[in-house]
Amino acid sequence: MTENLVIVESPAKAKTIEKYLGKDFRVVSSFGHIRDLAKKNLGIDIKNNFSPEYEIPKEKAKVVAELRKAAAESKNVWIASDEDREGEAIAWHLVSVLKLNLPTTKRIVFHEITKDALEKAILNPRQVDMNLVNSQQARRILDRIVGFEISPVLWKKVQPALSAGRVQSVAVRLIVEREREIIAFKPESSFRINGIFRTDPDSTENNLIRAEAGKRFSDENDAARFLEVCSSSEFRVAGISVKPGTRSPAPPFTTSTLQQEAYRKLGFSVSQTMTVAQKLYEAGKITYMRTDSTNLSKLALAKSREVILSEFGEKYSRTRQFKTKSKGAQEAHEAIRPAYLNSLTITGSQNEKKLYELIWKRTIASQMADAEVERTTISIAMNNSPVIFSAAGEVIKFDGFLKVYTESTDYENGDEEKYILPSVKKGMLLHYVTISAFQKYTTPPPRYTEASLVKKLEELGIGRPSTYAPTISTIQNRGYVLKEDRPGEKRQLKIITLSKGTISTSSKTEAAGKEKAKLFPQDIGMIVNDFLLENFSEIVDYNFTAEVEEQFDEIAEGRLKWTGMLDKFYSAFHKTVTDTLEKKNRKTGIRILGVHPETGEQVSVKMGRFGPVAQIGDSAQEGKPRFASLNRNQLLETITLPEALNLFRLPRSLGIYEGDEMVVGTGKFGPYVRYRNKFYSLKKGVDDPYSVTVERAAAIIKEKGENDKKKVMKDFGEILLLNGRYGPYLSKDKKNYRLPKGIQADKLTKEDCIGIINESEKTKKRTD
DNA sequence: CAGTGAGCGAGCTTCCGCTTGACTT
Repeated sequence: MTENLVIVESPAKAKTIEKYLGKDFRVVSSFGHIRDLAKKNLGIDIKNNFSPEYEIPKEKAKVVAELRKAAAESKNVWIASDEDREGEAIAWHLVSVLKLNLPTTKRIVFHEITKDALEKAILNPRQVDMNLVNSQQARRILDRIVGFEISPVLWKKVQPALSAGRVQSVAVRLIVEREREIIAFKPESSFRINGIFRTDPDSTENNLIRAEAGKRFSDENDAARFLEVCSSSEFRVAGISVKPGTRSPAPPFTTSTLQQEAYRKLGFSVSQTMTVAQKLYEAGKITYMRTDSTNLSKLALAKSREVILSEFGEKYSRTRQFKTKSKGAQEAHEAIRPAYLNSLTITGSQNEKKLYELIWKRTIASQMADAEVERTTISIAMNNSPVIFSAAGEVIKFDGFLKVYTESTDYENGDEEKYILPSVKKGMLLHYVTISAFQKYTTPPPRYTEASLVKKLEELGIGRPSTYAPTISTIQNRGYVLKEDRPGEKRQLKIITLSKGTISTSSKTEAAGKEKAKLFPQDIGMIVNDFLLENFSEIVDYNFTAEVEEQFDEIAEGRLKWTGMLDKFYSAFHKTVTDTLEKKNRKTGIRILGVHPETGEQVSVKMGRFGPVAQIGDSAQEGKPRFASLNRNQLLETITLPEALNLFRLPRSLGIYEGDEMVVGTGKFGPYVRYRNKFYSLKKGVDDPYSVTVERAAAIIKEKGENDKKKVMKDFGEILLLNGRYGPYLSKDKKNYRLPKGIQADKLTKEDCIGIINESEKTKKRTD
């Protein structure tokens, strides 16, 4: 018999707490929620006051059995789940599943894991707060109702297996609306005038002043004319202003800001960041990684100060406590910080080291002094034009926190680099080195990255630290959005330069719209979004979550009845569901593009059974309509008649290579050449299926053949030993088998291979 | 790996938020 059993949510937390509590306490973990609404059906008896049907999921059965046993063996049970809505619900489910006594079960909470905090918590147990539990039940049931009533409407009216939800549908909406802004955007070009000046015309020293003219020119000829004016002008310093300023460090990391910075500084995806952070947490190297709090414990503040004093000195230290700003924050944990602030580095994988260092720097910097800067602006006047050039420079007088860490921004602009300006006096004569007019296009609003989407969702108070990464996976898994790179389109930029009295013109190419790992909406995402906006505008409203959150708060405070709140929501919502099912037509995103120039048949595009498709002819007319799939990166919304007609040119016969026909087409994985019943992919960004030549196609086929030969290390007839991306492996009957560790691939015999394959098949069956 | 788009219909799909492994490649 144990004297005391403490139940927490996370096993790593259980381990650390056990160390502090001593022999009389056994600490175990519930691994999060132990019960949920029934998986099948709605799991809610709506007519019976929204009575929930809870069940223990299969994968939780073992944990629950162990918890039951532990509880039975203990005199006192202490429930120490997190101090928020979800944590309180976990506590209540534990009480009912473990058949504990609600009024006497000791509910305790703590925000930092120190001996002091734990002892204080143990001395102040309370009861499970049923108001807070009920606010969680309302949240859970509302989400289930929204998801499980709208999704089937989509299956009927749009396509099977789609989904909608309070969080995911807003995430998709953000991406779709941004894309439409980009589609509607018309870039405009203008010429900016940049001059490089120096004080002494003969000096070769690097004390240059880079200044921009206060006027831009939309017309190239006007820009050139201005440079002519410049060539005969005198330039003098018209004014100098020096202003002191300060810069302050960013708060310590929350889940959302960690995901953003790890993406910007380390190139991690949102889910990669969470996997690496989980490893660090389990190893006891950082505090909990799913948090919305920027709070640091007193201990962490003191330790940070100690580290800063010894590393950088007194004047670099400034203890700060940050207030959490984000909407709906529940602050059950600390900010994400190193568990031991005096460890600057750790052992572990490269990614673990990198992420840890980022967390260390951010935490330490947040406790350091402001940086002091001096911003200097020099204005330069001309004697034959009212245009003023101005140069901005920044000098860091005291680096403060910048010694350790600078926060990145999403869209870093090289143009805004700060220079140190040489010292000049008012009225001083300046000499230009070059003055250039650079053509520049305005850019559309940026597409979302995973990280910037998380940032936006957090600002709207939608989603929680534990769901940002899964939500991003969901909207990609459903096919609503796709994360991809785009090469962009080449665009010429003109540069007109005045140098030593003569004007010359040159040009530079840029890839307009080049994108890396951005979220692009897909047709099905746009169709579903529009359908939801038309029929369920309340649910996809950016304020919906904030509004229901207010009501959940009222429930938590005991000012609102949870069943009443749900009833009010449901009666209006359910009517919308039935009305939509009854009255609305299927939504296919159909667009009539026009008529075929030769046959006069109708040409249209729509979402077909297997994806977006262009169609010539109408099933109402005679003859079967013809179909062609749209290419990736074409949208139903923007495709034109000629582009649609062009799709019907494929597949086409290309010609003969060594006696057999080559056919070019475009399939699920992009453009290909088919030759002797085998597919050869055309090179992305290099080959175009409409214009690829016979010679080029033959070269692709030949090259692939040679590569395949290189791949084969040994050929045992039906079994092949192949060299793959991850090293050698076996292939038989189109199935691949991994080699056991430590085997020398080049010494394998056919018998060895058969043995490996049989062994692998056996273990596979066991796990089935 | 890639090509498809007649029509019918059984049975399936689906939410958010709290936690980790157990999987395969």
